[in-house]
Amino acid sequence: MVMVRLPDGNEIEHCDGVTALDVIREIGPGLARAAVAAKLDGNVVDLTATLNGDSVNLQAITAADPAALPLMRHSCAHVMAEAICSLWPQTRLVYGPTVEDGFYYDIDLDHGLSPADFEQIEARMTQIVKEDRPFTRYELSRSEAMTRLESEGNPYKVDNAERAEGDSLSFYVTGARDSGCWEDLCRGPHVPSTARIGAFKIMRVAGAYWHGDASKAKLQRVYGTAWATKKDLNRYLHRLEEAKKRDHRKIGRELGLFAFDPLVGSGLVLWKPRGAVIRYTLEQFIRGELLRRGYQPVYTPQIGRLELYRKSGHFPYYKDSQYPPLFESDRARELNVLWELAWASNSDQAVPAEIELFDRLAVSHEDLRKAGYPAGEAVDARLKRIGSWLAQEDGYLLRPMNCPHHIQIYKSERRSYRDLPVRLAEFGTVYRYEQSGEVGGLTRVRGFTQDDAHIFCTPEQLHDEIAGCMDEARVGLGVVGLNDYRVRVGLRDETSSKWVGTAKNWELAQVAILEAVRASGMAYTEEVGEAAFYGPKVDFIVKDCIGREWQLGTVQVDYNLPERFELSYVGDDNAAHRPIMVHRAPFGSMERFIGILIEHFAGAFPLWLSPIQVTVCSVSEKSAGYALEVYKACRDGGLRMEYDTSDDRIGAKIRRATMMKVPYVLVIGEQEMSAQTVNVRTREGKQLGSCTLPEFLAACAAEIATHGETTSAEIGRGSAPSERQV
RNA sequence: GCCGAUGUAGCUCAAUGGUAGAGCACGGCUUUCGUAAAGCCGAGGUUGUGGGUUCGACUCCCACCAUCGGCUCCA
Repeated sequence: MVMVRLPDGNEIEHCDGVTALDVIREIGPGLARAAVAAKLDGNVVDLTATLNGDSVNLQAITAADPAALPLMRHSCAHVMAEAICSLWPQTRLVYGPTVEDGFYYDIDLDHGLSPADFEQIEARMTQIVKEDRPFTRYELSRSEAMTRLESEGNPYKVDNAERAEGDSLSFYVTGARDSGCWEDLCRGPHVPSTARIGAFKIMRVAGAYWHGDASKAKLQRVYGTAWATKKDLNRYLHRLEEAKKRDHRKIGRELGLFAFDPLVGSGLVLWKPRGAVIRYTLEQFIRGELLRRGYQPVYTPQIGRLELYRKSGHFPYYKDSQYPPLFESDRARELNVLWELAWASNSDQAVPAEIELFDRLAVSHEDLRKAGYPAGEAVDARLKRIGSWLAQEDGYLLRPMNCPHHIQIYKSERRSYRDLPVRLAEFGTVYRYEQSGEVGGLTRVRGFTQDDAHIFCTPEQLHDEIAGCMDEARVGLGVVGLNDYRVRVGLRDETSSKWVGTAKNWELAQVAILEAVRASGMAYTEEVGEAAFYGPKVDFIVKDCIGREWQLGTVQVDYNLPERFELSYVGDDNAAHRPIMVHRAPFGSMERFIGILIEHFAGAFPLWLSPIQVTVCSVSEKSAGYALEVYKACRDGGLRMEYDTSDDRIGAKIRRATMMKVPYVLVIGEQEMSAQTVNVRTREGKQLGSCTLPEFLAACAAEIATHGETTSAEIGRGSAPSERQV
């Protein structure tokens, strides 16, 4: 016997082997009709699951339950897969999970699916749903299941089965068992029948790799969404439409903030005046913070010798995402290829391609011929030799990051422990040749400016420095009200070979960063494998309007570059010590940060950041002169102004300014002219009434100085519209 | 880089292989108006670029460029 405990506290005794549905039916036939699954001791299971053991907590899950949605979506994925298989029988299924707001199914199919096929697939799905076929679960022992899957010749499913845990594997038939209906290896659970699937829609098809590995098979990933009701689906689709309206690419064009031009290059931002002023204002804000926190501004070039980046390890480690180096001569270019070949060989013996290239070079270059190639020497020796030939004609790299330059500034003088921490800050523009499929908007670009700084400190200072950087990011994000972010601590994956430096230093860095993050009191997640290649990091991650996550601010601890560049300071013991570096950029890049900011505000920037802060609109020709006076006075007062004295009606002028998201419109008519006031209207459509120009300027100044903590409510505290004489 | 889609006036979108069109924006004129769109007229295009098929291509085919959605990558 099993004692079944219900959510209301009631207990019912049942025979072993009773199903969840049996119990629910006993509670009430209405509930049984509404139920799509059950929760047994917190685990979601099929309604047909049997109850065993001494006692169990049971809860019915109805379609209205939030837990029902993923379940139903997964069932919908099965129906979609069946539909695709029936239309293209050669389809081989791979993997079909539930994701946020929907599901997808990876398939291997020679016919490339396109949106034109969606209608057909959806029609077939609708038919399957209408057939009201039960999802029937059955289990096979692992060996039986494997034998069967192998005989079906679908390597993906065999792989899935191999990865599944447990002694037996479950299958789901969309229909009665042995009915010949479509079935799939699946852990479940599912809704009771296809008729319980609500409103669905196939959204898109995209490429994907098996196991996410670019060297593996290319698959097609078909995305769908499913909701309990048609109304919910429509609400979701509407939500997507609304999100699109906030898209920074759209708003950026509409408000004239920035542009891209194929002639300039993909992923290279042209900041137009109205966008540039946002960036300029943010940079001014950051500069103030930097000085207050003891940073020293520096300027360094946007280009550097290739040798610099060989030393830092960035070249050729990140070669594929760098713009190609600039070489003065073909010889230098070829010698660099030779260097890369030797580097890649990483062996004590030159590889044939290496020797072949050298021999070819030696034909036309006597000095090389004389010197000969040290083919039998260790790779470091060969690299050094090639480096010596390259020294006089080294190539240059458009800088992919700022740290090497800042390191060289650190190295330009002898440092004492009394000087530390040294904090060097620069809005450093860097160039990275991002993969073509990745470039888009302001969030992923090929040239961008980091609000970068590098801190060189002693081990004793490290904790406080990291904590200070965390605080900078917190304050920076807070000042623009960007509080919906998550904090990720990226740690090293010890099984990967992608890291430089010693295990000991990694351990020190990871401990330091975790201690500082814990001390900050911020919630965070630890993610193994998300470290930078030279050290662990803390990232501040936000989502854009269509749900994609972007890393903004970052704090990275680095023991490795100081080693590579042999950095030192003189300690109080008069001996040389190695400083530790902290890389930090609280906003990440100005481009990405502003992109996210545009979406965060939907283009309606707070007054201090607004490209145009106030537009002066004349009611008619009679007040145009006074409107211009007001405009000039405001501009003299430091506000970013526009005026509109065109012969349109006042409504049209207000509409234009409002659509450009200008925070305040000053309506200037004959009344204002005679009273020497301004009439204030917000972009939200509120009429704040009239006040004098000095009053308005003072209110704006206060709103700007406090970054919006005092608001428009302070402005126009003269007569309210209702009290005004008209 | 990979898979798929898209590319027509500044913007948003039309146009069976048969003379490229609309709204908004823009320019001119009329109008001088009180809180989200006054009226009339006008200009605006080698249909992303380059090839091909065809008597004829915005339309069909190929390549490249760019954009969009994913995958992979992200110092």
